[in-house]
Amino acid sequence: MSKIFFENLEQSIQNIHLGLVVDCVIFTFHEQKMKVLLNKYVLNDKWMLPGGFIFKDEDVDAAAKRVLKERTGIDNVFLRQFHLFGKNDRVNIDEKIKLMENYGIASDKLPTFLNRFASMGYFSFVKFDEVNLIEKEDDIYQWFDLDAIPQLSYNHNEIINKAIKMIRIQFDYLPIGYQLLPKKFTIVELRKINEGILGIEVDKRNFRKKMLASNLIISLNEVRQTDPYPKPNLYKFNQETINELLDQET
Amino acid sequence: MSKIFFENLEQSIQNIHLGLVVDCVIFTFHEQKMKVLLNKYVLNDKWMLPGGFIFKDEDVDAAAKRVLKERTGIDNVFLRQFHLFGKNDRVNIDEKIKLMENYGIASDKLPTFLNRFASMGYFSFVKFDEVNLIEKEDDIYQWFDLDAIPQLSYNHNEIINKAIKMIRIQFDYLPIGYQLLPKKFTIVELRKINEGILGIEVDKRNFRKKMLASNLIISLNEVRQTDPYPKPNLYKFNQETINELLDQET
DNA sequence: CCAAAAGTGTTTCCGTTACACCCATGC
DNA sequence: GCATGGGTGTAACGGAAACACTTTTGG
Repeated sequence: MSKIFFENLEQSIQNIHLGLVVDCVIFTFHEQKMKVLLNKYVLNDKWMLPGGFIFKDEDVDAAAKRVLKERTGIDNVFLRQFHLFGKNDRVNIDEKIKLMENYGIASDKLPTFLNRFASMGYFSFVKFDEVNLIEKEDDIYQWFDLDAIPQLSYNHNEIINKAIKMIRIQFDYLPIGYQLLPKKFTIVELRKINEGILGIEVDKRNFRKKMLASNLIISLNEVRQTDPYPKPNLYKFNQETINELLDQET
Repeated sequence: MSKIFFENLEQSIQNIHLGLVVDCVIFTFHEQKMKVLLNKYVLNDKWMLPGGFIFKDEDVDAAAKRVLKERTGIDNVFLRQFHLFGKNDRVNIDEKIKLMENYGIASDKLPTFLNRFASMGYFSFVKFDEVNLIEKEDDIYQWFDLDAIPQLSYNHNEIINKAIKMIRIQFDYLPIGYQLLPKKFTIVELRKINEGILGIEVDKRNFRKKMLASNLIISLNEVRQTDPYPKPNLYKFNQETINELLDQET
């Protein structure tokens, strides 16, 4: 719901699939911490999840992909449905009306548009280095630490919490580290991701042992020279194991 | 989409949430086998999943509950979202048009209705004894063995397969047996459910040991007199453990 | 007398957990 | 000289897997 959308509201609405939108909880990992991408319209005072409409002729999953690409520049992204938020909730509609009024649009103009929209929640993991946050004049983006999410618009705090819950439930089936880390990474980074998602501390010796015993990662016998002292060993993922995971899951 | 719905199509359509429907994969357990409930309109030649529209002012989850209650008579049912099927697929629309024509309705009458509807998939587990299949003149219901599902309308075979995949992924978090079995049950029944869902055979000694070690079930020290020889011991679920499971999951 | 179905124990194996010190650098 | 942060090994425990025979009724 950006400026352009509202300026052509009556026309815009002809091209969208009614009754359903997508919202994306986009995770990344940077400086040893899990982060979530949030979005703010200049005319709105609260942050919110990146989301958007579905075009009439567009697959719903494709709409989520498009939203993600529009925001991060990343194609070919890892994206999974986790929950449909389908409460018939006045609060969301009221917030929408307020936003429209901020844009100077009479709220009684388009009754169809003011019906409830259900929101399909997607989570995604992206590599921090590959992201190019694409900002427009009235539309800004920022990464927030997972443990420092502000109060968001609509029910978006609930959506993030639910995403994390669903990720934990599916944890063993998701190639999370693979999506978040660059080609070469350290075991400590992998452990920090696990800790960030699961919300617990993990014994570092046991974690290392477990990772090496699984055939998920392969040592490159190479240390990262850019680090100060103890220069950490680098690993890569075992593509075969990752592919097996991805196959199972589909 | 029953007869009454079509007879009042123009009016019916005023009251429904556009763009989204629900489809339910309802599992039960009977005679040692997992079964799925299917539905057939007399005017249609293929079986399909029970499903339905969402009313304008109705929560999406509530619509799924209502659909389930209308078909099985069961209130207060265990029901979980598992996937949104949102392909922009001509085939579904063509099947819908065909069905409308069977009801004698011109297919170009209501363009809104012929737009793509995304379908939210729910799975559910119900106790066979509590079900009262509610049939109408043009609308019949039948339980099918999980390993003998016929070819269904729309993409409904795909929906069932996905439901099973998602149940397997969440298996440890779902109180499946608890939903499917009566108050008193045998360990063999519980094992058959596991085998049915996971699609594998399970060693009966190990399974028994595991169940007794978990505090999921409690022996009633009582055998089922109605069985022939070896009269099996009866167990009940430990309500506390079940409640913990249900809490985690929400 | 034999087919059917529930019940029963032991051993092996492997993954999980708990736990404390070393080392070289940069400040 | 000390704070930082990655790396290292062992022992105890517990859950998972493999595996075969007994029992009695009903036909």
